[in-house]
Amino acid sequence: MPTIKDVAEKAGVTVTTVSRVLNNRGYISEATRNKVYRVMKELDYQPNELARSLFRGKSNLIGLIIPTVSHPFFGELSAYIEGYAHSKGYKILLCNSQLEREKEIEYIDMLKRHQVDGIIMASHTIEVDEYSKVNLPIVTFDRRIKEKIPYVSSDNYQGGKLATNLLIDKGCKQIAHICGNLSLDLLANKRNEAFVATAQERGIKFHTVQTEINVFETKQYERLILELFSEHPNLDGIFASSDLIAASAIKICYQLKKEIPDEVRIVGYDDTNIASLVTPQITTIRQPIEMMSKLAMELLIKQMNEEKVTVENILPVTLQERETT
Amino acid sequence: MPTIKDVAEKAGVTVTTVSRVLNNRGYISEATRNKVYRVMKELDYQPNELARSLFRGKSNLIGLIIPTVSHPFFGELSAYIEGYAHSKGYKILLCNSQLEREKEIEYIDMLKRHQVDGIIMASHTIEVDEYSKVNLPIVTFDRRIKEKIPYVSSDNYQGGKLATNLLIDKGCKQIAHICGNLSLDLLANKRNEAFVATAQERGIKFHTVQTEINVFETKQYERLILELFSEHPNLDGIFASSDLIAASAIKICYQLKKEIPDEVRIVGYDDTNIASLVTPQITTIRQPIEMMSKLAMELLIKQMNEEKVTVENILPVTLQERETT
DNA sequence: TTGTACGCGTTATCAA
DNA sequence: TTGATAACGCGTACAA
Repeated sequence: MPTIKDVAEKAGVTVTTVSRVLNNRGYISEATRNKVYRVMKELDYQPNELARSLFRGKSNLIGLIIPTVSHPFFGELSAYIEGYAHSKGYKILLCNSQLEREKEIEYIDMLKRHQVDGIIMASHTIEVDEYSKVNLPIVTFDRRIKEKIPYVSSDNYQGGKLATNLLIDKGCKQIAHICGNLSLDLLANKRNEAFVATAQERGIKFHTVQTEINVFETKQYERLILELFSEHPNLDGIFASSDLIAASAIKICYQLKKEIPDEVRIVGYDDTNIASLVTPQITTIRQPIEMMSKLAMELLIKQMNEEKVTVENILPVTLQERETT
Repeated sequence: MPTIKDVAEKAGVTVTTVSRVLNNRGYISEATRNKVYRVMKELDYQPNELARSLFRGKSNLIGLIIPTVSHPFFGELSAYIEGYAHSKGYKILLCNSQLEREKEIEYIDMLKRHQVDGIIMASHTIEVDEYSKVNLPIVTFDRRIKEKIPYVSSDNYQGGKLATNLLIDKGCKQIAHICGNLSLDLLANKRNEAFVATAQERGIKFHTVQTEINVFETKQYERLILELFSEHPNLDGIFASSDLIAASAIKICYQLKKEIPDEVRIVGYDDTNIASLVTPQITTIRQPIEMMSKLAMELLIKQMNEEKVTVENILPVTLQERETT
């Protein structure tokens, strides 16, 4: 790879001059400017961003920590985030934590060593204390860390309420919420609060089932749902806290020959692409993933520019009624 | 962020000494070693990888260019690749090309500027010539560029053959292949070659439908499949070149009240997570995504170490029979 | 066992 | 309008 020095020599000028035409700074005669440009083309010169970043104290790198990009929600989130980042001149370092505490910590350290300008954190197994060590702009998804760290989320309580009310309105008498592990300190837990409150308020029998920390094993979902039905054969409504879980529920109902939506109604969450793709199409609570991604990037960039940011950023959810209710 | 200089001063030694304990080079007394370690902890010192990379001429960064991480196949691929990269000390710069030519080129330049040690290329809209400009280790997914660039793929011809034969064996009389755009120079096109050859050989009526370049629009799939059935109402077998397309086919059959697998049989491709998640579960051709990811990383690392690599790396596919046939 | 000095590729300051 | 030089943070000869 040619360096600025090679360009300078070949063009018969000094590196200063080359740097000037590169960055459009100061006065340069048209003649030398053209000569330098020509040599840059000839050599296919690309400025070394490592050296630039080192000098400037800014890398234009952003770390993205998620459980895994193979989960539809995080895959879609990552795609949007990368897109917005790219349009703002930032690059994404991808980190799949698998929801393992050690990995999250290790990744954070790695990102700091690589001088990222900020971190988007959407995996939350580490303790709140760990965040104080990160002296970097952070934006969090779905978790409130402390007063200062801005977080992006959607209205989880409202989502839980919409889902639960819909099931009851449709005539369900005994409902269950299958959600992530409640020991993780996530705003998503508000879905279950809403579920419980709504069911109690309306006098409907209800159950909550938590998945294990490790999110992505669909086999696990299937086992849990199978157990749920064997314990509660009259269950007629399921609020699944992701479209993936909802799809698993559909599968089990099919196995148990329970008609959807006649015998069992199901509401999913997220409205990822699969929700409207599977058969029957999943009634779900839509999170505005694209808006959330955009907002996260904006909040991060504002912090990098030392502008003020609002800490709480909760976007509205909407009910997407389809075929499972 | 504290630098090596800060550590040196606080520990009462020079930067050389700190660098030595950091990299375990040369002789150091236990006393100073411990002192330096202690100061590093106190200051929460993290070595600046930008500076290290600049000095070493090696960034430990790898660029990953895919159409979009929100597509299940590429999401799973990315997750595996990032995992293997991480275990080998490499970090992934994520690039979603959206299958746009300009973006691919732009991303390649960006990656070069950032001094990545190699590129994994799984998005293929650019011309073969463009690759000669990339003087970097590359591994390609599913495309043969020229003699020298190693590529990872699975046995597409065999996959097409397995799928087509299965449909015919099960009794289909008129079949269609819905595949990606054949104008892209991909090894995946061999699936269609196999489809055509097998159908002709066995004397079965067949059709090929290509999607538009822009891969991910499931609405597009649905429209195409709807058109397909309206033109060929007696169609009773579909070979879908991804599980996503297969899911769309299921959806349309459901709309048209065609029973699966009695009236229409469907075979998907990839065996991504959704294949066994949806209802009915998709019979599909399994690509060994995990092995392919691992192999790609290994091939890349070998190139970086200037070891010899085999150019053609084709892994076997397997038929996963499920409920759509 | 530890320190001095230089270079990695770039940009900004100051001089010419 | 252009050039020489220091600095960004780090690692390694070479010297002490």
